[in-house]
Parts: sequence; C-alpha cells; structure tokens
Amino acid sequence: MDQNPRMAKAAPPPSGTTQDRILAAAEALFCEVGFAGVSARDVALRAGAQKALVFYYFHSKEGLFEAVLSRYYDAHQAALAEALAAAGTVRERMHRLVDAYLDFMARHSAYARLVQAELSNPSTHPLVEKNFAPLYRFVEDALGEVAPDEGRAAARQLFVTFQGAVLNWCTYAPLLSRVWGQDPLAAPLLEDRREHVRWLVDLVLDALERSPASARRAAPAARPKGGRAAARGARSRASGRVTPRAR
Amino acid sequence: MDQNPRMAKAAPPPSGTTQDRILAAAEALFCEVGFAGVSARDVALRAGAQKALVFYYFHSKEGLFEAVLSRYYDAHQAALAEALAAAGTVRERMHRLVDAYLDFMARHSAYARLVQAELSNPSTHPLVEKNFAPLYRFVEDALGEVAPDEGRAAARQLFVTFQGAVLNWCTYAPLLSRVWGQDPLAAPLLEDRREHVRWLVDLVLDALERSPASARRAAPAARPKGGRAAARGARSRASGRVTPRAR
DNA sequence: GGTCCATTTGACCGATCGGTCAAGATTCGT
DNA sequence: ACGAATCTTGACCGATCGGTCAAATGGACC
Repeated sequence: MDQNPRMAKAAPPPSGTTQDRILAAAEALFCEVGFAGVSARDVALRAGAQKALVFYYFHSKEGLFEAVLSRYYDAHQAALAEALAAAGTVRERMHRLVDAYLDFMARHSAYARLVQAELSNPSTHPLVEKNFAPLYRFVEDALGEVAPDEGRAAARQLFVTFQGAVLNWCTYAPLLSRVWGQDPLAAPLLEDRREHVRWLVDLVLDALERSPASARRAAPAARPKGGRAAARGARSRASGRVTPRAR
Repeated sequence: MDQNPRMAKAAPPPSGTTQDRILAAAEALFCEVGFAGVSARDVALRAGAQKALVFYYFHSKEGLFEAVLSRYYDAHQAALAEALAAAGTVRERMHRLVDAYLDFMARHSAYARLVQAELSNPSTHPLVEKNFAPLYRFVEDALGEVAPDEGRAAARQLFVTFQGAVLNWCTYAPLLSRVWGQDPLAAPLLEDRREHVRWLVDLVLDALERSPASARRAAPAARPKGGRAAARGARSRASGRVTPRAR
C-alpha cells in the first residue's frame, strides 16, 4: 500500500521553482488526457508538490490551463515568425513556413491534439480563441502576399487547406499509425509528408502565377482595390504584429 | 464547469423507445461537451428517463459512447458510399466524393469535433480507431484509382490532405466564425469552400494526369503493377497492412 | 531576539461521478 | 388468468472532483 510508484513523477529533483514544476507537470498531463481528464491531485503528484499549491499559484484549474496554453502558443508563433523573417522569394518563404509548421507540430503533436480537443468544449475554447486569433492573422498576412482576398484561392482558403494538410497529419498520427503500422511522425513518413506538402504548395503557387485572375474568378463584386497588403495590414492592428514584412 | 447545457430536461419528445431517446440525448450531449464532460445523469435527464436505465441498456458510459460513435460512422460511410457508387469519370466521382464529405461534415460538425476531441484520449481512441479504420480503407481504395501507392502524391498523402481540407473547415468553424465574423458553415462561405476544394482537386488531378511518373518520382522501387484497386483490395482484406515500405 | 511575508502543509468540504441493487410496474406468451 | 421476462424506479455506494482554510514553515530584514 502506501505510495504506489505507478504514477511517474519524472521530476522529483528540485529542477526549477515549484511553480515551474507544476506548470511542466500540467503541460504534460493536459496533453496526455485533455483538460477534463486532469485532476489537480494528478498535477501536484507529478510535480512533487501539494495539491493546494496548484490553486495557490494558478488560482483555479482553468487558470492553470490558460497558463499552459499561452506558453505553447508563444512557442508556436515564435517558430512561425522565425521562418518568415528571413529573406527569399515568396516560394522559398512559403516552403520555410510550411516546413517550420510541420516540424513544430510533429514535435508537439500532443499539444496540437489538445487544442483540437478543446475546440469542442464551448467553455474552454474562448481561451483557445484568444491565442488562435493573433496567430491566424499573422499567417493570413503572410499568405496575403501570394493569394487574393476573395475567390476560390483566397488567403483564408489556403490557410485552412495548408494548415489542415500539416496539422491533421500530426493530430491523426495515433490513428494513422495503427492503420499503417508505422509512425507518421517518425523520420521516413514525416519526410514523405514534407515532400507532399511542398509539392502541393508548388502546385498552388504555379497555378496562382499562371493565371492570378482566374483564381479570383468566383469573386463577384469589384472591390475598392487598394493595395492588398496595405489593406490587410491596416486590418490587423499594430498590437498583434510580430514581424514587419520584408520583401 | 458550467451548467448551461444541463437545463434541457422537461418535455422529452415521447418519440421512440426509451433506448432511442437515451441514444439521441447522448449523441447531442457528447457532441456538446465531449465524452468526459457528459454524466449519465445528464443523459437521463435530457432523455426523460432514469439514470439507471442508461446502464441497463448500454452497460457503461463507454458502451453508450460506442453506440453513438458507430451510429455516426455508419451514416458517414453511407454518405461517402452513395457518392462513389454512381458512374462517371474519375474526376466527376472525386468531385462528388468531396462534395458529399463536405456536406456531411457541415451538417454534423459537432460530431466531427467530437471525434477529433477524443483523438487525444488514449482510453477512447481505440473506439474511434475501430470505426475509422474501415472508413479509411474505403476511401483509400477510391483514391487508389487516381493516385500512386508511393511518392509525394501517394494515395495516403492525398487522403490526409483532402480530408483535412474539408474537415478542418468544419471543426475549426467555431473559431473561424469569431475571427471572420461570419459562419463558415452557412451558405455563402460554405460554397466558397466547396469552390476551393474542387479547384484543389482539379489542380491535383491535372498534375497527376500531366506527369504521373514525376509525381511518383520519390518512389524508387518499381512495383508489380497489377490493377491497383484489385491489389489494394486484396491487401486490405488480408491483413491490417496497407503498404509495405521500401526505402 | 522579533516580525513580516511568501511559501507549504494536511485536513476538510460539498458536490458529483460511474455504477449497483432490490423491489415495483408493465408487457407478453400461453 | 398466470407466471416469466422485460422494463422502470429510487435509494444507495465508494471514490474522486475542484476548491478552501488555518496552521506551520522558513528565510530576510531590523
């Protein structure tokens, strides 16, 4: 009886402050079993701390979740910003963006699954939205360089498509792994995926370069037609911006 | 968390047997708040039944979840099968498949979100896998008509890409709706999405027809080259394996 | 010494959870 | 009409949940 060593404590050595250890434990646990599946007692146990300390430092379970989420989104946005910062042709920068996204998601697939999981929970997805919105605007700005505002190749369409092409490979990995008998996030299959997404990006960019007007065909009303990037830049407020566009 | 969705108790539609009413209530609740967020008491309350009846008919909460899941997957697979059944060129059938998928997911976006949510839960995703696997093989067989087995345009790559392009539009709808100020699942935006996915399908099919060899470039070994669908059918019937990898 | 303040502890609370049970009510074959 | 099988009820169980609290620690400054 007594304390069963079945629950991995993983970090009983006093690495970092108590607050950091709780945050790290919560991070791991939320990703493993989702928000509802984690109890404050579990978090404290893995952090080698007392349950009450969870509430002392983070006030509530939702506060803890929020802390974990924003830490992740910061890393997420930083990874994408770095990929977009360097110079190069539009095509090179798109490839870098998609590469960085794939690498980040493959490394943090549990986090990606967590976010997708909480999407269905109406009480927690305001938290997700708060982090998602600036990230979306950031990427949409980047896509606005190559894609029109409306029509069947609009920036928002490409965003969802490329985002889904990369993300679902990672979030569906546990399922696909069983169906295929191989891990989609391990070296051979992950590189296959990278090849595919790059191929897809090139396909779309070729089509956009070949006939930029036809891609916009489905858009009915003529729009005021200011500089597209300028209009878009004005829309995204100054606060959320991370990297000024270098072209 | 919040007790908003709990208050839906009185005036249960006397339609159907008690078992059906419980199943319908569970369906709605699981989609609203996920597996962990639903209690047997909630289900019984909404169904206008007694809590013990949930366990009488479905043995456990997981049994109830399994019943809900398989009912949904049956409808899902039926929708896709109908789209693939009719005759036509490969391109027409691919368009119909994607259309049917988009329509089904737009109508059942809550279900799509539920499935994605439970993907992160290792204790429930065997249940999801049991339903996902045959559906995957079914669609992969269809894709095998147009796509090679390996390389950057392999059937499995296209599956994840198109599936993600359609599905994420629906599962991310609550988030995108707030960012855009419009509902992605309502008429105007949903048709925009359909245009985009059709455009994307054409882009890929054109590329595959133009140079079927180059798409397969990354695949080194020459394969026996029997009828692709036949070989795939035999393979998937025989065992869980889909494609032996040579690299 | 003493005092202040952030940190830590362990016991405690009410509510809710999934699941069981024995006994009543209803339906049905005969 | 009668017993058997099926369905329904409400009370009940042990466990766990998020969250609180008063008291104990321990170091920093005077």
